[in-house]
Amino acid sequence: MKRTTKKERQQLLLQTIDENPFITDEQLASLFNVSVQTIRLDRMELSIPELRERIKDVAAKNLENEVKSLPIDEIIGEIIDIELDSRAFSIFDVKEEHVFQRNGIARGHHLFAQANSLAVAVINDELALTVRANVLFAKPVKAGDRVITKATVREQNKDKNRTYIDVISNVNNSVVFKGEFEMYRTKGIGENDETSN
Amino acid sequence: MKRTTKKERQQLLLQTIDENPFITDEQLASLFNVSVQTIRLDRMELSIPELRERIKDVAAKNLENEVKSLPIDEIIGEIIDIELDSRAFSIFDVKEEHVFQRNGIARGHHLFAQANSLAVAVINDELALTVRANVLFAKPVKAGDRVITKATVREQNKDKNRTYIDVISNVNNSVVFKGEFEMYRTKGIGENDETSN
DNA sequence: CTGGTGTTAGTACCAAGTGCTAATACATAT
DNA sequence: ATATGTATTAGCACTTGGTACTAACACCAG
Repeated sequence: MKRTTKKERQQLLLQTIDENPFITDEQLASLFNVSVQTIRLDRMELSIPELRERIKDVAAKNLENEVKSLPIDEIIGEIIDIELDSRAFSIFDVKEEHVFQRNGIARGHHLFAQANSLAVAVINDELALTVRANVLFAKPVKAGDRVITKATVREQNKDKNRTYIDVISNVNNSVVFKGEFEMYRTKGIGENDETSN
Repeated sequence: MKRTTKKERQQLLLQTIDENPFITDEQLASLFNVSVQTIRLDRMELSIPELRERIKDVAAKNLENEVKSLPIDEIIGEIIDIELDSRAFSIFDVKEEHVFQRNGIARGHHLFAQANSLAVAVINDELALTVRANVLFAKPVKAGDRVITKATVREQNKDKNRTYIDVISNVNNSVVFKGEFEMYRTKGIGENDETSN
């Protein structure tokens, strides 16, 4: 790489290290055609930590993420109250990662996921499956919004093993999502296996 | 910690390092009340790499995950073919993390997410929002299944800025999911901003 | 010519190791 | 009882990728 000014080099240094935190001072030095000492001085001025610290940071972030990313797929929203076969509430805080970058509006499937999860949870059965759903996205939801969702069991059909659930999601007391879920359950109502957890 | 046999110690060593990869040999030595050298020999036998390598591994995994975990939230399924405002296909490989532990059946919201993502993608517009959806989960989908989804634009309503899309998902040529999506778009058909990417 | 900025070189030191040799303890086998 | 094997410990030289510091030089501007 051609030798440039200090400013330019430091700008590139920041970028380069950001892209590849695993790069050593020696590699950087030969990349920018300066001495290792110059790179060290640059890192000092820009307060960029040494290689091993950088790697540690990345690794530490990873451990956080492991705890963070699992629940995203498992249950969407936190269930705050539940009365089996009757109704249930959950809260879902919309974050940056749930919205379209372009316009900041939450992707529909996250709202669906919250509603669907709640519909599954409210059913007092080991095996509850969604058969059909009609959903309406009434109002856009944005990052920072707290979505409060209520699922109500409307109807149980013992013969067909079906449960019909209405779900309504609100942000600031205003409806943002409505859904009707038709759920399939293996066992009849009130004959559950108590050994299950 | 009490001194025990080599076997026990090595078992615990494996576990301890797995739980906290950031621990040094010195810390381990005092934890197990043996010398640093013993710890080193143990690591050799168990082929556990040194601290800095362990940290690097964790960090490297992280960088993978960054590439890996973003699309999970951003787009569900990989789009394999698309003709804007007409049709699109995507593939979604169902993994363990997408299914109920209890019965191995995919949670409905993942299939919904794939379908919804595809419906958004097929629309040739910066801002496409789901207004309404009617979906049917025709057959259970299991871990290991490859879901192939097709979205077809059925109808465009210029006046209401609506697009109606039919989505069908198959596993092994058998329909597992059907959905009708009513989408809202900001711009009229064929008047898009070409500067956007 | 003097000063400030930028750069380079070199030294001592550190953490957390590897790799190797050697010593010691202790039980087991012959 | 002595020899052998396994487990443990100690010590030393060396490695990587640095920190912290000092000294030297080049250049450009006032």
